[in-house]
Amino acid sequence: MSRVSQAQAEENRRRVVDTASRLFREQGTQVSVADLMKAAGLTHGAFYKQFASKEELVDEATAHAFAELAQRYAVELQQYDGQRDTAQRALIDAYLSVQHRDGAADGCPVAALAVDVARGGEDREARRVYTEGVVDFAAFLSSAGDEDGGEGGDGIARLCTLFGALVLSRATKGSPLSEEILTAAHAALTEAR
Amino acid sequence: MSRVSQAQAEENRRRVVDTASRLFREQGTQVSVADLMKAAGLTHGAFYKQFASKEELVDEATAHAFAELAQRYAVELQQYDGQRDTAQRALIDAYLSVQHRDGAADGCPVAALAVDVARGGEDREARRVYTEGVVDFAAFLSSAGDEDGGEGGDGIARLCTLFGALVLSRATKGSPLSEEILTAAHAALTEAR
DNA sequence: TGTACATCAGTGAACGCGCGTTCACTGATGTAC
DNA sequence: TGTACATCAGTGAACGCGCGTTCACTGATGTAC
Repeated sequence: MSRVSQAQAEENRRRVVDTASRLFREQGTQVSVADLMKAAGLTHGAFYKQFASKEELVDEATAHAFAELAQRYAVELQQYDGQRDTAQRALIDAYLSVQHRDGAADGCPVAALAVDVARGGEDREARRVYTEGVVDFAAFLSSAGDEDGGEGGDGIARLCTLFGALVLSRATKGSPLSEEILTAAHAALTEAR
Repeated sequence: MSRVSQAQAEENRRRVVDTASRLFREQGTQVSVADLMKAAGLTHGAFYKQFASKEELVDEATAHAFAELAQRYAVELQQYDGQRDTAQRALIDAYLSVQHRDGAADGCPVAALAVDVARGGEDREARRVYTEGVVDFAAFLSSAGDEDGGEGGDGIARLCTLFGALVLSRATKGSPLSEEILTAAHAALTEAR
């Protein structure tokens, strides 16, 4: 192919980040550069024309996944036109679905990247972005009426249940317990509010 | 060293499994055979005299970690002499402590191995053992008075919160949020029962 | 109980392989005139 | 607008390295007499 237009090159770069954000969520950040580039329709050699290192891509792909997530519940909120409770209910339904359990690639980065972020260094950009994403998500889930969500502890606890259920149901997939986890957490989160 | 007594060989094998169960919980199952054997005080070559493959050790170390966990809350229950609520309270305190967050090697295998189990095949022995461990743990956490714990959904939901909080606080370690997660989940699990 | 020998747990060098990364090369793109 | 040339995104072979695994070797252990 040799040289390619600037516009094409930028689009290729975006595609690599997007592909990485999906593949990392699905299989973890140890997906190889070669596999990644192949999935994006390029060869591995081109990688270092766009990124200084794999670490840089991991950070960028993490940020990309969180930007997508933030946009998703902005849309969700708008769709329900400020009806926080209804929007939360809709998100919980989708979050604890079998489709979300089986579709990590398009799913929540908080759940998909938790362990990779935990194993990466504390000074990594990915962790900063991750932590910020957790704060925002917890604020969205809190019962307090407004955006910054009062003391927020309640939103955090709800996020723990939501997140924990999804990760556990993925780890136990193949056993009936996997589905039981989703329904048990759903019941706990939607009853008695 | 060359040949070693049968008793010594058996002890060495046990030590490798024990070391692996701690290292895998701390750093994940991608810890190398060489590092593992070095940590157990042996050289990598000896590994294949005791195990058919690394996979076999992963399965065995997972089972070992869960056996330890099961024994721990058997002791806990006995210590509180059947006072289920008190025993649960003590476990929740310890589970959501900073020491547990920072000491994954000696900590809960449900939290430490979730992602490695999820990424391993569904037909792996490690997943069977893991799923069984989750069932037992949920039963212990359920509010219903007795061992098999009624319908158990309540114990499962509580486990999701407990587990989710620990994993999230590990992923956000370094930010104040990490501690906030532990206290928020603790409050949610101990209030209003 | 003492001697002769087979066994086999542990050693350390070596294997093929896939990883992240580098590099000489290509040739269409972008620019200078 | 057309021509000449420098640029640089993408290619694919190659790099050093660490991985899981194998193997020839060692020598104390366990066994047979």
